[in-house]
Amino acid sequence: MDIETKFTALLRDRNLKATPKRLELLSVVANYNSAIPYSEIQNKLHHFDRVTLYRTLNAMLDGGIIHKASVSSDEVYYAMCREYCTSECHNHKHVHFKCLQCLEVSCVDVTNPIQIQIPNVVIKQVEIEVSGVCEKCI
Amino acid sequence: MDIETKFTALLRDRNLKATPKRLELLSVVANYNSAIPYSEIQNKLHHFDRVTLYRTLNAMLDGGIIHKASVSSDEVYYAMCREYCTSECHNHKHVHFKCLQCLEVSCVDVTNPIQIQIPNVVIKQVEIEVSGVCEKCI
DNA sequence: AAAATAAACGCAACTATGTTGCAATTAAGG
DNA sequence: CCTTAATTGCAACATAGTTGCGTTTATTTT
Repeated sequence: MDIETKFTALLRDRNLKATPKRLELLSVVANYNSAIPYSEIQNKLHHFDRVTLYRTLNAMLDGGIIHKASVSSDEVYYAMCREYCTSECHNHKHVHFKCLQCLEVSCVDVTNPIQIQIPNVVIKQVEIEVSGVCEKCI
Repeated sequence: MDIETKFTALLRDRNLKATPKRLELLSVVANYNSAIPYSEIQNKLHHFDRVTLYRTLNAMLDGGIIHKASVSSDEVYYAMCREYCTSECHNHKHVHFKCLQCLEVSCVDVTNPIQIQIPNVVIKQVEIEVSGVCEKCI
């Protein structure tokens, strides 16, 4: 099964039409080596109407196909979901790491599972944003 | 030492002039029972010029007097820094918890220190954003 | 206590993203 | 191929981010 067919299946599974724009957006996000900044998506898809990009991204987020990977309220980054996510539940088991030097953001699996406990509180979701210097920039 | 004197000292320590506006902003942030949403700051300080609020907030963030406490790219929340922070290093040992019901955001100390390790990477900062249901809303 | 100075402030202006409505277009199923 | 419901583009509006500049003010110096 080629990549385009895979994206089409992914979309149809979420009751989203597999339009050329959506397939194009997905290939842009998926082919980026790390989490892709919003501005970079815009660059690559400058022929998209601004609102279309906005709505397409929202549809993908809603469908649990991509997720946001922002670190400390900077520009928003996007990445493909690896696990099966839904609108309500983006349950990633990874952390987001941003290199302060090259500004690259990536999804990193953590070996030791992080256990966070807060008394008298029901925890639904935990997002961990790590920043520092990546291997290439040390 | 009363609170206003304390804020004045806090500002001067960072080479920031202790102006009425800055003291007012600090008292608004400090008197809020949890992390205060940006919109709430605006409400309470509607007599501030928009740019002044923007610049004042930035100065406080820069000086390590307040910090952002956003959870998942929603509205930005602000809270007083408890530790001694600087522009480069906001080293909080707490996590940010957002109740999905009442939308209140608070800084929570975690008893068990979170140890995150990523191979071949220098970690400078870790932000943990937790969302769920708070005690009052259960 | 008054003057000097460097910072803070308000205003105008511009940029960018978020968001909605509506008409035109198009994907998907029969 | 035709129907229909979803998607797209355009226009329009809202709000936050950001900069420059002239005026005001907090703090220092005389």
